[in-house]
Amino acid sequence: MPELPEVETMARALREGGRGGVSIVGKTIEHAQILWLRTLEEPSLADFQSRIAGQRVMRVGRRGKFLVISLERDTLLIHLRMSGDLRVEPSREDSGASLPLETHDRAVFNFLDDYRLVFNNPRKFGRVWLVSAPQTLLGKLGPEPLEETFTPEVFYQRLHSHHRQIKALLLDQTFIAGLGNIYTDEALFRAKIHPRQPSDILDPTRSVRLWSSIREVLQEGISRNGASIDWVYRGGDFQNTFQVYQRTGEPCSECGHPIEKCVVGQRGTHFCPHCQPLITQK
DNA sequence: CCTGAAACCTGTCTGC
DNA sequence: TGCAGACAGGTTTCAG
Repeated sequence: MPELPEVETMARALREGGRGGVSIVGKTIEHAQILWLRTLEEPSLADFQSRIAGQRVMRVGRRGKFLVISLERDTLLIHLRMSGDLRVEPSREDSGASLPLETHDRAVFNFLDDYRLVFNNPRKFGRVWLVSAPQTLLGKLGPEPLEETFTPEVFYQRLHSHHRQIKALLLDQTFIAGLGNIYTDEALFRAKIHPRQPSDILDPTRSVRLWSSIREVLQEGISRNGASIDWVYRGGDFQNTFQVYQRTGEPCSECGHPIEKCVVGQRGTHFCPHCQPLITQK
């Protein structure tokens, strides 16, 4: 479920606490449990448990949709995929009895101070890695859209080095890191670009417009603590500003034409056919 | 290189 | 009320 703004919101909560949350920075992992074995991508369960025990959390960050938890000797990477969520909570009652876990909890990181970080993941797509060289994984990702080095020129060049449907390209994490289905649809709407637009047909004007829209949508998402949709609520309210996502049939906020839904790259895609015309020639 | 389909999973919602 | 089917904020793998 989560895209860049939601993962960023979680990273900040784990790092800084706040809004009732508890920071995990400085806490030492006593032991970890994997409740659904396939949650652990790397290393083996035995290596994972012996290596992670006793390591202190030094930093919490984000790269694309990966949560990056730097430990003393290793890096813990967490990807929430479609339905993952994280929470920090006390692991015991005052009496000392351990608190029960929830139905879809898949991994638990128990700290020495009787707090725990719990990875809840109904659809079991989420994954965890404990690695010494995170760049092996993170290095495959495309640029961070909010970093200064991600300039309109860089974006234009990258767009023109492919001939692909723009939506599919934006969802490709090796092209640009962090965009998912919601923010892609919203960014394309703001830029007035059709989701099937071939990437190398975009002229400099449209390319810059898309570059700005991507950054705007992500920044707004972060400032609203992400979006809460379906049955998953974690405090964000970006969903209240959606202009096309999940608004099929409703009037476009710009022209009143009904929002349409189609499928691009196997993903439900929402757009305004009037505001977002398909341009097939330069 | 690009596209679409299937697979990995469970829960929810819609329509008959 | 019950059940089948579609669909869901993601990614990988494979065939054409």
